Amino acid sequence: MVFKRKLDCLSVGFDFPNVPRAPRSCRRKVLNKRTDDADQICAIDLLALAGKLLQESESSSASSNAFEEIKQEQEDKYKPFKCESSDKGNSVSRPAYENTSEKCVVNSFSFPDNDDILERTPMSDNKKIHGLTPVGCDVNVNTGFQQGVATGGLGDGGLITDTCNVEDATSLGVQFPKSVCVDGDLKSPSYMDMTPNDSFARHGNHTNLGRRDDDEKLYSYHKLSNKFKPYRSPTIRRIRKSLSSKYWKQVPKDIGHSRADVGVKALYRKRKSCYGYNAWQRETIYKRRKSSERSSVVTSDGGLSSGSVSKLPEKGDAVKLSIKSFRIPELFIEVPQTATVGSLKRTVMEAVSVLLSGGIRVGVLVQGKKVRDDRKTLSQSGISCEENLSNLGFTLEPGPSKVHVPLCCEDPVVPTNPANSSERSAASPMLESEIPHADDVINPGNIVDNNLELVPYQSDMSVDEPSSDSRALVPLPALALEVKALDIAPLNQKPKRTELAQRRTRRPFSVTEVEALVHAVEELGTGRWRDVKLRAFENADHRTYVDLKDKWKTLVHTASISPQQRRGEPVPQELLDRVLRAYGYWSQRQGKHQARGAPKDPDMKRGEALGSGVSV
DNA sequence: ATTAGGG
DNA sequence: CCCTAAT
Repeated sequence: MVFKRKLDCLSVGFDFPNVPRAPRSCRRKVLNKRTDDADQICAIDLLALAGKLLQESESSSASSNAFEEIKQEQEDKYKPFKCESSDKGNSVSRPAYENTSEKCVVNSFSFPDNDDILERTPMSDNKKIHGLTPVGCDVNVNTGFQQGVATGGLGDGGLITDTCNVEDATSLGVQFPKSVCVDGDLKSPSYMDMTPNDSFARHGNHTNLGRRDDDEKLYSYHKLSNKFKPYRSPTIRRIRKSLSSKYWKQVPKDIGHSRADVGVKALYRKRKSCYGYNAWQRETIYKRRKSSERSSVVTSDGGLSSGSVSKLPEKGDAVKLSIKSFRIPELFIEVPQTATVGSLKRTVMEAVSVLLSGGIRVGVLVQGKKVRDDRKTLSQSGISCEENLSNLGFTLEPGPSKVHVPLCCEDPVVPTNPANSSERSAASPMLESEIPHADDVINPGNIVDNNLELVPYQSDMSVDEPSSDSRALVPLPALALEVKALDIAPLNQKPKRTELAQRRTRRPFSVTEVEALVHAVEELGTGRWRDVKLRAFENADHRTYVDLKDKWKTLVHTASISPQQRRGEPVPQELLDRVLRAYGYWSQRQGKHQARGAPKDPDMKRGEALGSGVSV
């Protein structure tokens, strides 16, 4: 309708080609503020939360809210973080990458089992540096280097060598800023006090609370983290990247040639600010490459190994157990032989962060079997003080944990605003069809993405209807939301481990978007994607002009095939018709252009059809 | 950085 | 969507 109207109004000497191009200066530079730090922080948050939970469990203070505490800690923890980079196992110092590299495989991180580590890292010190709360402790990387060696075929032999000797062969001593915090005041930091009907349930509650109440603070927290650019660690990007199955395959080769980054580079080359999370990720990879930094980390995808558990003195009905270690998916780490221990630490930290930020969840194994029903009580699951807890295992698995979601919902508005979702479905049923993509909807956490994706356009629809102004198609405010939201979406939902850093998440064009695209092309033609982007998708950062071009390409194709052969959410025939018309028009025009002004092509009454472009 | 096309 | 080549 809107379009019809437009079409009708400019039958008069419409001179398509003369649509002024937006000045280059208008190019929108989207500064993606996400940083590795943010990511790291996210991971840290998780760890912190885990620590808190443990802590809480231990103290049996059912009333305290671990999440609450954590969130507070986080509010200022990074101020100090920024200061002096003590060698306290922080990831602040910049690594000095050089030529040769070492590959290490980290398979498990174990929580401190005694005060040893705590001693090495004075609480006060830790607190000061990391602004952490009372709980300061390091995660001792009890790397499963044995495994690393086993997988050593990957590397060029440089596995763990030098660097690994720096400290104990069994412990790389990677210290997390304060990630997992086992209360130092407690004797047994890693205790986990679980009461059959309570513990797990409680955790669940925390989770929910976090989601509901902490979004905002966490959000600001994330923003805060942006201040730490100086400590940006491109490694994470690469790590993420490497997580992708596709590139993972390349790892062996790359590593072998000490050029792991090359393959990565090309991939992200020119995508800077356009894809939110993925964008910063890639951008950094790129930059990193340029700075010839050379450490890289890769994780094998699978690797959910169970951690070891041991039974602890029980008291009453409670089940006590200590988790000595969590195996994590293999992490292949490559650092220059000349790299400093500090850089190695950092690299590992980054690797872990990536892993965690991608979303992790804890799995419980009893007798080697996974207990999937979270509602089961421990006893029902065969976990009790009577049982030999050696049968109990925990796994860290890729994928968003319930806890993870809230941690990453930086944007307190979009993702959590129920109004949006309801508004959406009510306002534009059409959009419902775009929710589906299994690719994107991986779990409940996806609500965020869906909303993000839909909300904006939904509103744009409403705005669009009343006005024929093409600009209305993409209302800034609405898209602003989207952009913002999208920026974080990946974190919440792309739990697919391997896919994590791989391709950008698939984001099928909504009908609304298609509409906007078609409209823009009608006006601008098919050779000015940048302009199309600027005009109709300027605020849709996840749509690059290349995307638009590609979409157009597929649209043309779609329009030329039978409806039966089309897939995905159906595009209104009306739009497809316009696509063909515009396509025909512009194609022809291209040829005749040289010859003379506006051509007359039989395909469309160009005068009217494409005329919509006159507007603006 | 864009555009055009192939994959 | 990705990647390359050519602008």
